[in-house]
Amino acid sequence: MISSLQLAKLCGVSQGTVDRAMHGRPGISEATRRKILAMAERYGYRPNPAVREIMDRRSHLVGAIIPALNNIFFMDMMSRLKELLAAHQKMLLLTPVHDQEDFTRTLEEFAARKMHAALVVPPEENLVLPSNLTKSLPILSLLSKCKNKAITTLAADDIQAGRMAVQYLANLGHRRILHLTYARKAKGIMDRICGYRAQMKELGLESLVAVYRDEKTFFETVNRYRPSAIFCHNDWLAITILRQVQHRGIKVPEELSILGVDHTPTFQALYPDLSSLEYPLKHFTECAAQWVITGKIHAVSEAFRVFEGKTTCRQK
Amino acid sequence: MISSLQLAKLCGVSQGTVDRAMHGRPGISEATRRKILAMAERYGYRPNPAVREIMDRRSHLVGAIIPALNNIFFMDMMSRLKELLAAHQKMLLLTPVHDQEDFTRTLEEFAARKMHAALVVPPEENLVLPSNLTKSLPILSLLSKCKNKAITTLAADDIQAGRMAVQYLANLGHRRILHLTYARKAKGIMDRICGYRAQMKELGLESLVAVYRDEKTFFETVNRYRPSAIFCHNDWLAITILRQVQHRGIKVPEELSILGVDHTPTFQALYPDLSSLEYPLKHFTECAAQWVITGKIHAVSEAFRVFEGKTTCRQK
DNA sequence: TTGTAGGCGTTATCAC
DNA sequence: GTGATAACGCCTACAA
Repeated sequence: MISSLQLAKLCGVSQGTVDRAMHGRPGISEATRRKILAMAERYGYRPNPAVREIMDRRSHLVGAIIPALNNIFFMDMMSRLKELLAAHQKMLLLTPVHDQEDFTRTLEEFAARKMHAALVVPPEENLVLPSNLTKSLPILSLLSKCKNKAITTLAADDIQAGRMAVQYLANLGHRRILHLTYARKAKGIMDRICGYRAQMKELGLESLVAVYRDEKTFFETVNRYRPSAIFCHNDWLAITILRQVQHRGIKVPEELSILGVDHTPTFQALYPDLSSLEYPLKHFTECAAQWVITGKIHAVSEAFRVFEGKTTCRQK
Repeated sequence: MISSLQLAKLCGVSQGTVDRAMHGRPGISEATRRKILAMAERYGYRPNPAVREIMDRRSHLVGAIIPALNNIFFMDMMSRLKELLAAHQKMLLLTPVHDQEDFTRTLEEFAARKMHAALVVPPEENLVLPSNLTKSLPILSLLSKCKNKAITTLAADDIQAGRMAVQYLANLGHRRILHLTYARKAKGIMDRICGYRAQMKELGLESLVAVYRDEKTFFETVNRYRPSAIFCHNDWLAITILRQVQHRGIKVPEELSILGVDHTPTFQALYPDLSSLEYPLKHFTECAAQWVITGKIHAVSEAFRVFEGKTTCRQK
């Protein structure tokens, strides 16, 4: 692609005039503008945004870092967010990272490029990032917290989610409700456990929390606890155990109810019948977009919603 | 973040010297280098790659465009590819697109930014892109073809995949093998149908191809054709119908064998037991990386491989 | 060993 | 209405 100077020469005008034409600025005659736009079209000229961004000392790119694996939820989220940011002339670009070193290196590259902001899913909880990074690049941490004070965290109200799951299952008559979750100490995980425990206690029920490791261990847990319902940390986990449970001939939901969390587009498509707590993705992405644009989050928290699929039912 | 000029002033040297220090170039004393590097560390200085790229007239960013929905396969692919490209100092950045307009706009932005290359999953087959684009930006189309001559297509040998699926199922004793696929006329889809038909014919079996629309239509097809095995275009489709089939009490694989295609990391994790033709992802991504770096593809085509899960078995 | 000058593509500003 | 110039941050080439 040619440069503005080349185009100017081709049109027999100056760079300044080309600029006026390309950006619809005043101070140019209609005839000249049309001529320049026609030539631009012909040679496929478009100003390189990267140059503009150097002068502004700030890029219009927003970088996002998501896990290389197990990223269905985040992709659904980013797809929405991308549209919101596009409305503000910000381009969202994603990169999947494999480990913590990769994570930090990528973030440093984002900072060096003077990206407008970065949205990150930290590979582990309470990550500590070099203070250089947090100084030069606004970072929003999704779902997990970072040690650095300067890094804002965005998460839905997961305590509420835990409570809501219990309340929903209890209303269906369940008493032995197992919460199946992950070993990672991420904020979202801990909060849901917390909410689950609090609500179980309020209802006078016994808390049963288990970490999913493998099929064998899982069924040992099931045989020990004999739950009538399992509240899974997310849909990914719910789908995993749903398969295993059905494979053993256990009837879902008649013998065992299963409830997940997320219900984002991909999970809906993958398993439309799965009962799930719908993540407030709309509100969540709006908050994220707002943060990118204004630097602030006015988190009027919006709640999860129960999606009644066919993997939960009234306990007889 | 400060600029090289600011850092130079802080160190009491010139920009040129800062440059020598930052890039480990000769012509600088060890003492000066250490001093500059220390200050750079302290102020978090790193040269902005975007500036360098303007001078080179070519960015080190490689843009990738993938569908906003149903992108599990592509995410798995891109995660691998990212690592391969990182080894060549190229940064892969993804963006999910929602429709064709979004697709074209994004590609134009990539071109304007003088990206090194673009890897795209076209939203539809035989797309026609403005010739400006194809002139200024090397584009590699994944799985689907574009009308433009200048756009290279990268795809695995899907005809071979179709044949292999049939052969595998026939070896298990299946005679009534249904091929379930999509309505889209993408190359990958058409080629697998083609391979399926060819191999069925060779074995003297009757071809049964059906497009998946909804659950109801699907079971009408099953009842009409009475297949003992279903070869699904991909794992996504296989998982969808697996759920529906089991829900109706049909035993898999005893009464009905199901075979998918892809077997990428996410599908493996989501459904480890699913029998599938493993997509030659390693080879595929190596080809893509090679194209990005050299502009050429030496496609020593590597084949799909059968993964024998628990959703296929010998037909009694 | 170090400093200086020029240029990359774009835009803002001022002069004509 | 249009052209010239400076500036953004960096790097190469050359001068000291």
